Amino acid sequence: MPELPEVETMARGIAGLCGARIVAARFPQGPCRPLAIAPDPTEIAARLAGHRIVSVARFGKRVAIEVGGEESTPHWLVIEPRMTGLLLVAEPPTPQHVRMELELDTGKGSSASPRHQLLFWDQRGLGTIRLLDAKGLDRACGAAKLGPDGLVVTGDDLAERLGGSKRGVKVALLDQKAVAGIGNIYAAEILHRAAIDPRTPCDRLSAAAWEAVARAAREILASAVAHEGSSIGDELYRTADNRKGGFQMLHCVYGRAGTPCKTCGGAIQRIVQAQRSTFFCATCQPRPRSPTRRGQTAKPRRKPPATLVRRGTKA
DNA sequence: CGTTCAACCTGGGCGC
DNA sequence: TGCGCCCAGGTTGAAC
Repeated sequence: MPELPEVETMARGIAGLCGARIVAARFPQGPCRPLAIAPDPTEIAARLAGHRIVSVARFGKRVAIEVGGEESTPHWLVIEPRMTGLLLVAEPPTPQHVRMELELDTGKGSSASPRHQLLFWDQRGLGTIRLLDAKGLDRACGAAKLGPDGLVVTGDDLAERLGGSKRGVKVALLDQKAVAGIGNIYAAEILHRAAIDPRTPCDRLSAAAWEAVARAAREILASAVAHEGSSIGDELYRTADNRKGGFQMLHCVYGRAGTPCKTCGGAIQRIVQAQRSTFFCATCQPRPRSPTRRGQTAKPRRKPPATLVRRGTKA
């Protein structure tokens, strides 16, 4: 669920809490095993209490909540939602998966909304919560860890970081050190828009192709942010105030195996790359032409461009 | 070194 | 109805 657009939506959804004072921080130890929390819950709670939320930022798929007091050094509460984590100001889907609860005083505690809270809810418990100083923040979210953000990535960025790789381009786009924020859903959508076969080895892509990938990434991610992310199927993902995202309606390939491509009508294919599903349209995203550069005899091309009898693949 | 893979978890859906 | 298996938006560190 949470890739760049969803995490950005979460961050925007809690930005209104800037200035609020943290009255208390709780890390419920329910029947579910606790997720990774560092330092330990007791210490985080002690260090958060009484401080204010100063700012909210996103680094790739992480949210960094800056907290500080008047005379204390700033710290950042860095939250990684991973697969099922959500930042909520609304009531949680289930009480037992609430991993963190910040009780807040916004100063505007009118009778209309007497109680303010910020929750981290995580069904599978793969998410993480860390309280870091400036150095720790840089280690966790700095340039050594995360590449350029997907909303602003350029063709040159991608070519420089991935151009020499033999990995399939879809697998490579999931590498957060190459470009930050792209996950399994948006990697598929981006390559469909760029009209590139997800299995294409990175070192076969031209500068123009990287430019197309980067442009598609910026456009798809910006559109997904505008639609507040994707809520698919099990409808786990919600905005901070408990609304579904809307971008799933605009998915062209993800989760659509066997259904007609919105562009050409051909059947969307599902394959597995690096243990994860990849969706694409074999017609709109053709395999790249064999690089018949000088001195290299053209390999025996695959024969039949003739009548392609594309059978609808069943799942 | 680059790349692959199992592991971390819960829960929904499916086939038997 | 129940059981076992497979699947899922991500990341890490060990193993090739």
